[in-house]
Amino acid sequence: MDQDLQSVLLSAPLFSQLRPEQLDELVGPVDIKRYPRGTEIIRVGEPADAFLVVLSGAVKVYLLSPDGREHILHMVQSGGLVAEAAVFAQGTYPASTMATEDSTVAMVRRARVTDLLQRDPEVGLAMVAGLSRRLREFVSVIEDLSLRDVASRLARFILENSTDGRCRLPGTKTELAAQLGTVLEPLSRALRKLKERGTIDEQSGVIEVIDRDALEDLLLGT
Amino acid sequence: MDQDLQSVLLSAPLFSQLRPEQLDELVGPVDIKRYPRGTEIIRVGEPADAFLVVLSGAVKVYLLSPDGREHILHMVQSGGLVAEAAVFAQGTYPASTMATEDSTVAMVRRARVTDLLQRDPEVGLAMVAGLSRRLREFVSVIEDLSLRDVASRLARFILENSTDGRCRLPGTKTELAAQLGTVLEPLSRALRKLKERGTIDEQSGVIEVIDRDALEDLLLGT
DNA sequence: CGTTGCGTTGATCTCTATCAAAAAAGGTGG
DNA sequence: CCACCTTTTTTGATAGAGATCAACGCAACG
Repeated sequence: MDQDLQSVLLSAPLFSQLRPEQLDELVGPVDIKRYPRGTEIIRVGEPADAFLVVLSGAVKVYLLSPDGREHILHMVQSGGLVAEAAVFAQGTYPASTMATEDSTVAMVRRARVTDLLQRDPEVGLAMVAGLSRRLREFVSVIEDLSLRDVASRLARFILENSTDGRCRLPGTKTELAAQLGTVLEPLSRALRKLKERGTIDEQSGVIEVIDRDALEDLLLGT
Repeated sequence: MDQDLQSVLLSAPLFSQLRPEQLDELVGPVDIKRYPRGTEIIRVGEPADAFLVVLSGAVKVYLLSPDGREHILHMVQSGGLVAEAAVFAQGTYPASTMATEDSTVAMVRRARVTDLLQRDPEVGLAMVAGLSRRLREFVSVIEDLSLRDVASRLARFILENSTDGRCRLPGTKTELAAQLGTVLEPLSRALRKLKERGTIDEQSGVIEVIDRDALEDLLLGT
């Protein structure tokens, strides 16, 4: 079930360009840890001295408001990276991370990455490209939160996460709501509205797009 | 009034590490253009093949909703850069840019940066750090929009932009509102509330922090 | 079967956007 | 310095979106 650390890294945009010997250098002897579902892995504010590679299971990266509301920045599946960016801005983790399923996670310390970075310009280029992509995603999120209503955000989520008309929800609907910057109830209503209009269909966590154009209109129209 | 292109670049985090000959290489023969106040410089969606250096005046980087509301991502003063990140993620500009004052702007084409990046690992490291910092800022914005009310966002803005108890508003209050993900009226009320409580004082675009602790409480308490 | 977590639905309540109008604040030209 | 015009800001009233609260249905599971 666990993925191979090296192959995970190779499939990550940030490190896909690395040659085998560079990979070895990057990885070296790493910590690999198991976290049961619900365990906090990273707490916001801790010194950011390692990034995470999810080898099995799944984790969420999230922010908490003072009164306990949660905004999920990413859901990271097995094979994904966490905090690759935080590691470069010396400082602290800007968000918390929790295992949403039983997970095994490898930690790669900052020094290993920066060493590599300093020696190989190719690596730098790849990382710059990867970070820029992430930045662009965040701009979309800001656009959603500031300028679009819940239904539109949902429409965008469906459009961006569906492959030929289908899209599996990542985790519970409560989690999806937290990803869209809202809570369960409004999300539930938005889903219902789309279903009633015949725009989508949804059962047991799988969304089927019926009227793609209607979804796109939602993004443009309001 | 115009700033020197080279010295602007040197003072930008992204390029501050460059040696003189690298700078020359980066800059080469650049376009320098003038834009009167109110002119659109970049339109969202255009191919992102250059980044901007503001030599005089000021510009705003912003998103527009279908119904015309505006969210300002950055206000960039003379000496600042625009779209440094967009240039690396090959693709299109994710936001628009407009001159908020009469401005002169230099354009640096993508090829010049990537060339340099490929040749010098130091540059990569600096850029990676710069992008990570930007990423972190965006996380804060997402946190604001998703989890905090207008008064709290204002408090955070004041805290982060004040040097020893003072903070000059960048542009009009309408613009500040658009930066905080709201509009003029709610911002005006939030300001009044803080003034009435004796937390801050404000006149002619300058905010004076009277009770710093109260501002910080706003961020934590709700 | 009870429990426990999740989801739906309905009824408020709060915050904030919008609308409207008046008051300041800035410039401009005389 | 003043009258005039434009832009910005304040304030009030209203409306709308969404968060919260509460009740209930529904599964999975011990």
